[in-house]
Amino acid sequence: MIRTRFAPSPTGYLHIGGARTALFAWAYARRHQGTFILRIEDTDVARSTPEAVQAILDGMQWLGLHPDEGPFYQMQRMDRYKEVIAQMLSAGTAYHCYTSREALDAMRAEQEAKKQKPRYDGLWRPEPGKNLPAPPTDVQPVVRFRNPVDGVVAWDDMVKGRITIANAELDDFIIARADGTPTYNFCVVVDDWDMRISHVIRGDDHVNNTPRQINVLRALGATVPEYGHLPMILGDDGQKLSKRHGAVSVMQYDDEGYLPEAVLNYLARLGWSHGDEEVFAMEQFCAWFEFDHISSSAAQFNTEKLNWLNAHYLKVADNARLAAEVKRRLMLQQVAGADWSVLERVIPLYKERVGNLNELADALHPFCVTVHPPADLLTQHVTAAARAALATLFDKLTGVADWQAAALSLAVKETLASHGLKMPQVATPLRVVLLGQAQSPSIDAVLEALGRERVLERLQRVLRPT
RNA sequence: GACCCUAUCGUCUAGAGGCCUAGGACAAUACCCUUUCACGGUAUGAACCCGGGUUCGAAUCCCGGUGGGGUCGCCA
Repeated sequence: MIRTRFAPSPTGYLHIGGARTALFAWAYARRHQGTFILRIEDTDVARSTPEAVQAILDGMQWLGLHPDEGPFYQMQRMDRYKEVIAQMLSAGTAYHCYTSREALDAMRAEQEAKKQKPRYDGLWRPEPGKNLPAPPTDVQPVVRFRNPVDGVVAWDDMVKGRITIANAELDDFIIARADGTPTYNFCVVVDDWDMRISHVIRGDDHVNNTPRQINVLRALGATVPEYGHLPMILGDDGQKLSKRHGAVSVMQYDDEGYLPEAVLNYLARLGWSHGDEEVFAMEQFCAWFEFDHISSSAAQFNTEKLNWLNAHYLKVADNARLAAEVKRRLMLQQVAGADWSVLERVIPLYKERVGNLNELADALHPFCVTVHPPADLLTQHVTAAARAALATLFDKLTGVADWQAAALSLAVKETLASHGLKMPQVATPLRVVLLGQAQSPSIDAVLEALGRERVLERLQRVLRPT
């Protein structure tokens, strides 16, 4: 039974790197009819916030990455961690260390000055035949894991292959603070064990934690899961993503008019491939997804390719859904007095032309509200000649019985003929009058979509200003 | 500094020793389509980090360099 998990710490929003980690863990579970678990690692009380928890939940909801189990919260599992720590203390796989924080800091500074790898000196580590100092009364001890000193820890990483690290490189790391609260590397181990996680899928910034966690797992007599460390995602400029630099919330992609399926498709293809396949739905992705085609080096985020995918998914999206999105966005802009009824009819004209939902909303805006063409456009395009032609067109349109593109096109062409004009000489001023802008889809389609009433009303307002 | 990971067009990648004159996609450029702006179509340019090996043969395997990244907290 495959059981994967996504385990973010709620110290900020869900960003693109976390989203991809979640996506791959989710897809792997889906692929093998397994279970995808969400676990919130909130043991850093000072930095964790309920808002961040909600932001992560919102982000996953938006992407459609629904957990099969959870969310579980580490803060609610404190008793369990303390229980395991007590067991390890009595089993001798962990011990109390009375070296103070200050002494540790001093030791580290000294080692760094000598260009050595900073590490704990093992003063309080029990050894056969070793006499430990008498515990000071003024220091609350921390609990350290008694890491093996010899040999190596090795595992076959699902993405990077075999990784070997010498135990000599590993410290006796702290598993419980002086106040008794457990630390990250320890909670993860207990959780992965208790939750029977079969495949730990996470960012490769965790590679160095893995040997420690494996050692604890072994000390506990637990089964060691499979590990897969995903390479990180770099910003558009090749720099590391950080809160300060380019790491934006996945919800910001919603704000910027991206469709979740476009973001998902893009993320799936970033660092993973299936031959030449570029455009695919999540169902297809889950059917294909395996670890043997994940690249092992970092990938640079490319907004332009995301834009291309977004434009593609916009083209194939359902009109009613797009209409709802456009309405939501225009209402957010406090657009007043709008008539939303035209939306669904106009969307087919525009969804193939725009790159995102905000552009779509901007394009559809003039269809829903009374337009006031900018003076400079009127001056430039609605010349005396154009005005005369528009007047003729107005009369012809009044007589159009069947308000369809074919009949409307005919009316426009007859107008051209009677005035000796070319299409752009009438179409452009007409666009300015109807929509307040010089560009639009084919003019007959615009006339049809806008509807007789609006067309005549807008023309009349310019031709016979009151 | 130590340890770990990593290296194919600008970017994401295909590539499992001969199918490679290195393929696809985004982006770029040109042309076509056109009722404006887009969409779309066609075409073009663009890469195996360097040096040694192994082999009849290396983008692919090995070693070394260099570049990039990560980690070395009573953070996660």
